[in-house]
Amino acid sequence: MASGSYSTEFGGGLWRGHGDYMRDKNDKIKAQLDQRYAGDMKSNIFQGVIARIDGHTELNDFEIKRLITQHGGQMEQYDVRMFPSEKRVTHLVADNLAMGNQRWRHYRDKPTSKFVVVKSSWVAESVAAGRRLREADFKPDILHHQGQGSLKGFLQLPKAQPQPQPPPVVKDNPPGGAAGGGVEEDGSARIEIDDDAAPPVPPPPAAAAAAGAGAGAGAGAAGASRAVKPRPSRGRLDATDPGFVDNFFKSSRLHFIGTFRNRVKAKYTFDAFVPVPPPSQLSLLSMSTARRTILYLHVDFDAFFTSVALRRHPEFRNEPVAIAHGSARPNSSSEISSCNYIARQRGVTKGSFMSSALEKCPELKVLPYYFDDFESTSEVLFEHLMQLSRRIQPLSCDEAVVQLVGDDECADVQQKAKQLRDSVHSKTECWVSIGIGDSPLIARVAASYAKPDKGSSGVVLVEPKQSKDFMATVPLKAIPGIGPVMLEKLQSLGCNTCEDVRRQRTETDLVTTLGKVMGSRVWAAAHGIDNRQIGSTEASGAGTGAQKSISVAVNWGVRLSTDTDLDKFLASIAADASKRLEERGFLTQAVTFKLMQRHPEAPVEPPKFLGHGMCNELTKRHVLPESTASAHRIQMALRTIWDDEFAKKCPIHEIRGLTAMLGKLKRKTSPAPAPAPAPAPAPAAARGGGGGRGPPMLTDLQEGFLRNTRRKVNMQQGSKGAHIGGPRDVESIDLAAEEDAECAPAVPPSAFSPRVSVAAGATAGGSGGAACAQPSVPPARRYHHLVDVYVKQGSSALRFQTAAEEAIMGCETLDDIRRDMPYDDDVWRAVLSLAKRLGRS
DNA sequence: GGAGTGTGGTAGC
DNA sequence: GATCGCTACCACACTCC
Repeated sequence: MASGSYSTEFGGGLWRGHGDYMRDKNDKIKAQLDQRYAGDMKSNIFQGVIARIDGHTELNDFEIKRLITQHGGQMEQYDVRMFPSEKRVTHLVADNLAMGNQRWRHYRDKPTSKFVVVKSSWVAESVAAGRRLREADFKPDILHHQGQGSLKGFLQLPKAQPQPQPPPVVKDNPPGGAAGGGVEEDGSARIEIDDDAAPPVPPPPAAAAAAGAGAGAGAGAAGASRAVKPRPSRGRLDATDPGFVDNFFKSSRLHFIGTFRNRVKAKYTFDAFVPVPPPSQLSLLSMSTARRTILYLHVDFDAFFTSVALRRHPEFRNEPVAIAHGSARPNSSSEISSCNYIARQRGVTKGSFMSSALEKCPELKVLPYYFDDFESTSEVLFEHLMQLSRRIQPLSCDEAVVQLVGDDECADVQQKAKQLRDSVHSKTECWVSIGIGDSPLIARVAASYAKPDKGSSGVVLVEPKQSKDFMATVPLKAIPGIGPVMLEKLQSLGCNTCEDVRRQRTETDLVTTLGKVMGSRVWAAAHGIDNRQIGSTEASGAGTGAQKSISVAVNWGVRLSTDTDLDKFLASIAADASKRLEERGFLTQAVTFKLMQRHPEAPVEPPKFLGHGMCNELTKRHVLPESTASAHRIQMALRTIWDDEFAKKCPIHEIRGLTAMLGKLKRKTSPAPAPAPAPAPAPAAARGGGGGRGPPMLTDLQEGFLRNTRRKVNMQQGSKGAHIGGPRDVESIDLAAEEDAECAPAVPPSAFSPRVSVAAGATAGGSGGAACAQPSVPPARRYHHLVDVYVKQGSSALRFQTAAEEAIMGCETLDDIRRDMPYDDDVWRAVLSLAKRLGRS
């Protein structure tokens, strides 16, 4: 066995029931904590406090435990809600919403509970103050709002106004699956148990049937006394909601993993690996360099997410546990992202649907994501690694390669690895596995042999002279870079292991089948040689240095109906992309739009709830005339690609996801001005004329007019002989705002400039094209806008009439306008009234 | 032949 | 209450000039 973490010391039925087991377990953990901090007692301000951490906390759980224990309090490890008869807990430490609605309501509505709920800042500030501060001053915000039952978390409330056109969703494969009206939710593990709650009552058949049959959200479980609220057809998951993208990324484990490496790189300064040339060049080096000992440690947490989550639920340590969104329901399409080795032994695999995992392991316990804990635990690992060497390549949130150079660093490497392992475990309660070898490849494969399910003690060292023999037995799929497709190609050559490759195939065979690079790489790997540029970061799979692209992808929950929906979604994606550019100090000059379109043979709703299902992918790149970090320019680029390339191929309701990939990155040369808090709108005159500070910004409204102009011009191109393919084709745009006489202006007309020049793109002779003023546009309903667009035409420019009045020619009602005008009703109501006033003739 | 573009594969839980 | 199928890189084929 790899470690005590996976031992069965608590098994064997020694307890009368789960409660006894938990009490015993809890005492044991408390004893461990006492022991850990015993020599470090600082005060008694928390004497009498028995605390439990629940949900998300700003202060990480290690710190809370440390502070409370060091200052005279105790930690309760088990969940008070699961054992309501236990009333020892005096304080529940929780900041945020991770607990779920019912529980917060319970804490809010039944304040007579014997424990108080406090924010984690109560712990820190009490310690700082040297006394126990008043708990009432640290009540979580959500508990202050009596009468406000709903929580504004990720799931936004539905928009108040009905959608103009319901989405053309054919429910030929509803998310509820075949279970329909008869789904029983008992029998599966539920962590969210309400304190003092009545025993769960299965929903009455009628309610359950209603929940399964329509858009109703399964609220039948709320009981007969609670009405099932009708739900808008689009539900509460709406990619056009302003907060959707933000919240989506906050909850996406793949986003967390995908962005982690850059976060770590931004946080720590690592040294580059000492270059090691391929064996063919060794003779060119001086003997001292060639003979220098270099070893690599590949360090990887075991069942990372699960191990971390189990700290908050130690009562499940000896049970099959998985991490996923949602609860353990047999018809759930939630994805299992991680599971412990007990669950793996029972057939649960990461990446599978919850329903399938529960079929294999009905007693599976499902825990939520604790992203902050994952992050803080990773930090502990990296801080430990840096004590060994600063030559570190982070691979993921739970994984890194360390290069040890020279006899000093490489001495007693196995012992150092064991100490590292023990030390990380003592700080995190999670085990790492460590592989050691003379190349990143060998270290990586060795680490996979160090995993708990391989019967290892957690550290596997491959002596350099044994590398070739070691690799002989390795299955090809264990070689980094060989995924399902490459493996299938290799199997078509009759190869499953490195030994097969060695005995049956030449390098030429592999190059022919896998391509030049992969063919050579696999052939070398099979012979124990890592032929990548080991001095580069490529060898660790971490890329070759400077960041080359930034991408923002949302391929879940995307169900759009109208052009307005699409615009809002593109705006959200572009805003996020811009934010990431700013955060990393980059500008982009190439925007690639990847669209996921429902495959013609795919059901309208895939098996995975709001997933993308089987799709066709459309990709198109748009190169901007100059580098930018502006959200509106990115949005414009996306919209241009949509209009020019995708719109004719993909109806909006068939979009299942999209990605904005930003390429041609370059560093901002001038120091960015400190991000100022959103300034109050200043008079346009003060900013007019294009002071040139910061990226140009257009309001949504201005941008919309520009886009509409493009459409109109392009529709007229046959007669006018001009075409706007993108901003580069635009000579200039004049935007004028005029007061709408029907609405009394709240700000005097002098507060805005009546005519502001908006340069778009690299214009002929233009000074960079970025001289862009931001007119102060007061609330839209008080003004209408006039736009003149000059399109480049040889050495001159054509002027196009594109004014608000023209935009609504022929429109009698708001519905007429909505058909293709992606702006708020308020705006168009004002424009319509203006048009009526002018007689539209 | 080189640059640019689109597509596909891979890795992490 | 559901559910959060991302990110960054590399390799290769193809087109265009």
